[in-house]
Amino acid sequence: MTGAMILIVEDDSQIRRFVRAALERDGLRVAEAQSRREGLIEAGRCRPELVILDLGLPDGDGADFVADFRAWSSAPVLVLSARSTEHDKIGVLDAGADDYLTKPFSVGELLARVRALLRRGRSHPEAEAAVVCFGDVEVDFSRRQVTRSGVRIKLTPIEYRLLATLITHAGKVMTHRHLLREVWGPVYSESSHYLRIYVGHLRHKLEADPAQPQHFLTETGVGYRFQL
Amino acid sequence: MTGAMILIVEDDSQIRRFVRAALERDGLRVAEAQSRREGLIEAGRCRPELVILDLGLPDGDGADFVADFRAWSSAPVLVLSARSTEHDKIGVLDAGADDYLTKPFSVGELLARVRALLRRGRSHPEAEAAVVCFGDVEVDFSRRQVTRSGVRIKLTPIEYRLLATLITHAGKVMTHRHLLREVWGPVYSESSHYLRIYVGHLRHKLEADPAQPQHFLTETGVGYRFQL
DNA sequence: TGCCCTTGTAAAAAAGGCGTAAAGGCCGGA
DNA sequence: TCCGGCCTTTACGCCTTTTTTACAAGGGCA
Repeated sequence: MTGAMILIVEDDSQIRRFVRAALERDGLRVAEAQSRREGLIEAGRCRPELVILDLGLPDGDGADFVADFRAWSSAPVLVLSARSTEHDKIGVLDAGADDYLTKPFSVGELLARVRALLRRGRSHPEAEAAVVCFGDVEVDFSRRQVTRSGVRIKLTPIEYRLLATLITHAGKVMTHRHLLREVWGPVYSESSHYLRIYVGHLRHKLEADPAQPQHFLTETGVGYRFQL
Repeated sequence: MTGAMILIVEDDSQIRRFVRAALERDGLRVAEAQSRREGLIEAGRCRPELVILDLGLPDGDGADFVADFRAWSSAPVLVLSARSTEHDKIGVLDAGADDYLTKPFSVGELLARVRALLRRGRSHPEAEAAVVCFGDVEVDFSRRQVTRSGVRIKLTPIEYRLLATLITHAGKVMTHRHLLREVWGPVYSESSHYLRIYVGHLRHKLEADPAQPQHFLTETGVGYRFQL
């Protein structure tokens, strides 16, 4: 069996070579593109199962790429950002990218994230079932019920909505803005202190050690990520 | 023996054909509908044992379909959602859907879930029994009679309808809206103080300690849940 | 080291939902 | 016509949830 197809959209040829080598060592197939424009065309041709997207492309911003790509594919997008493009990072994530890595990064970490994203994309069963389990917690969406080692846990409406939103995007980085829009509505996009409080509530109710969360992870400066 | 009847409610004819083919290969009988409205009519005609429901129908949202369908059938509902309808997914599950799948999905996974839901539906004949017991209470639906440790309890028409509605959805949270629609009719969807009063009546007549209910549970800000 | 920014926690004030009691109105039966 | 049961409406105190406010802890950077 041949590995999954990965598309690298990156203008720096040195990084392209280096990432390609790492991916191919892992048995993955690789396609390359040097610009946003070329990336979209190439994506249409090779139908990648994952895209690695560099910010700071010569011809336009990454958020547009993700939006255009998402129009026809749900494959995960992993964003590479340099210091200078940190600001755009959040825009790309809001547009639908799944994860990010800040340059410089280690090959090991890149491969780990690629594998995680591919795993999630391949078989959704655990993320898409009406009952989701993590740690000693069980969430039954069809009954709107949460239990922890068999004991019912009471969640307020906002806590439950936040949990549901995080779980349906499990493994993916969700920006403050995105979470606020989904849970509180578009008006509250800037009140990110609400998130700190309510993520805190979820950690206290559902994490084994709220001070060292295993599932509700903080992505400093960006948002939160739920890990199964 | 001929297979179970499955109803597909989906506006994309390509997906309908594709799903129908897969189900028929599995020996199941299939009916189709292209809209929410048509789906409800067709469901009344063919009495499906399972419904496959697409979100993003042209005429209205899936939660309403599920609520209307649940008014007379307890057959499982499997929801198909596109990326763009992720947010509604939670609402549909809360309304009483049983499982969901995000597009694009694989045929294998769809069939697996359909089989699982059918299996579960078959083995639950007690949910349809004419007599339901909880605590020291016995409800006989065939005679429309309620007794508590052998003593007959008189219920008014509204109390009885509310009790019946809660029991047929035992374990699931029912929203204020949903309960009001089923018991009082669509016009009263917003008058949730009726519920507080009548749930209070049921608690006084049927709970051991009405102040600390074991069966008629409040889900603050959402609705009520009946627990066997 | 000291400053600044982000995050986590605690505890208040404000808002809103919930449970109960009681009164008024409607309708059918005596 | 009167009575009694049932539904609707109103009122009010209590409790949960949400929002606001305040402050301590940690990490990066000059």
